[in-house]
Amino acid sequence: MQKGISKSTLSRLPVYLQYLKSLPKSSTDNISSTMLAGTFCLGEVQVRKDLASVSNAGKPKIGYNVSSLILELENFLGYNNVNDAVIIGAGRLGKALLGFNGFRQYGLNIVAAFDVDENKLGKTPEGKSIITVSEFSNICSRLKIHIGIITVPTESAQAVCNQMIENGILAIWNFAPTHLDVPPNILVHNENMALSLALLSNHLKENTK
Amino acid sequence: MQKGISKSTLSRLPVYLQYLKSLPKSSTDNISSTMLAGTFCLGEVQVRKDLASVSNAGKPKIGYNVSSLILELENFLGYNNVNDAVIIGAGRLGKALLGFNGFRQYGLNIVAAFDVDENKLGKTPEGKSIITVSEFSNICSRLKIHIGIITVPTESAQAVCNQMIENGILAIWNFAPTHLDVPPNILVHNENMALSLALLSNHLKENTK
DNA sequence: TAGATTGTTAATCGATTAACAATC
DNA sequence: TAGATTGTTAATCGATTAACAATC
Repeated sequence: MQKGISKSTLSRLPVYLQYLKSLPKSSTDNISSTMLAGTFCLGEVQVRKDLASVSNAGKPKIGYNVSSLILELENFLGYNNVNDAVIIGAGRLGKALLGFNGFRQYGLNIVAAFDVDENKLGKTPEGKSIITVSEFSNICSRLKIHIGIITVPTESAQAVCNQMIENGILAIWNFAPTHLDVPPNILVHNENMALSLALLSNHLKENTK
Repeated sequence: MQKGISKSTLSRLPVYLQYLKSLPKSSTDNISSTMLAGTFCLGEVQVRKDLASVSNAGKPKIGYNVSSLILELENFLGYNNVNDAVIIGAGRLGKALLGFNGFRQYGLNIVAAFDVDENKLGKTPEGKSIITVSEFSNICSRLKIHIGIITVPTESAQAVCNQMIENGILAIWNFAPTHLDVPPNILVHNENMALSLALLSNHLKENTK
């Protein structure tokens, strides 16, 4: 029952996965929840409970087989079945994301970016296209794309969001610092830089006095 | 007592602030928790409780004065007292962050970026410097910088992190997809793209079948 | 005054942690 | 067998929500 997985568990799974993948092949074959908990300063029971939602191959006294656990996590997180995505907004950030080829390892394939500015159209050094937004609808429906990435300025974010939803986008990764209004079946994940900064600055305020 | 504010409350405050700032000056002078709750699909009591941690100027029947609330939020979140920061890693992402001037409005001033690669040294179009890492220690201690941004590849992230801590950095904004080991008084905020992608892909898995 | 809205106290809900039996 | 480690059930903790008195 991989249905009702809690958001907090889901947020820790990729962290475990990253760590497991970073382990040298030559090191241990197996890893215990105690070890994992130690490296992340978490409770060991919490780790076990998290892992229980993706695997039941933990063995008492031995722990979890690292390579099977990696596979199970990748499977569960969907890193194996690649999802196509598009970007609207080919500014600095949009281009950085478009050119970054590290998303592939997380099962994300950015097909192209779109922009209204004619001057920005063309190809990135990596060979990805920046296309005029008037082609957006075409390409989106033809390729059945379900993930949209928003990297436009705040003012146009909601309009771009609506356009995405009209064209079948189901999950939105929003880098614009604003709240987006969407129907309940659409997921918006806000990459909220302001929030991140608030955490940093709050920490400093309490630790530098 | 702005001490024991919960992390979940702290994460919502910047969202309120952004929204309040986006309201046209000409619109309402006052806003109620009911309205705020409506636009963010939150409980109204939750909003009131959040706001209570930064303000006690809410008036029954009237609500909160928008402009005072903005000031109180900015104050609380530290957007007024600017914090200097440095970046290590002047790759594509590092440069995008360095060149982005929108952080200023959140009280973050990125002083410079550092890199080991001689070819990357110089100035950005915006006039910010990319400096050799051997100068890092100098500049950091001279300017008393407390925020470090990590945009190096995974392999060097821990080393860079250690170097930052040695030079007085207290809060780290980590874009490298890896866990960093730090002493308990140091804050690491992971900008975890893998986690974001996991949320998107999990949503799709459950909504496209 | 009546009604909308605040702020607070108590109840609920969900996630984390503790305790422990099962087992390799 | 003894000990380390898993998985699960019960207790605790914290955050959200409900109920309600205070007040402009």
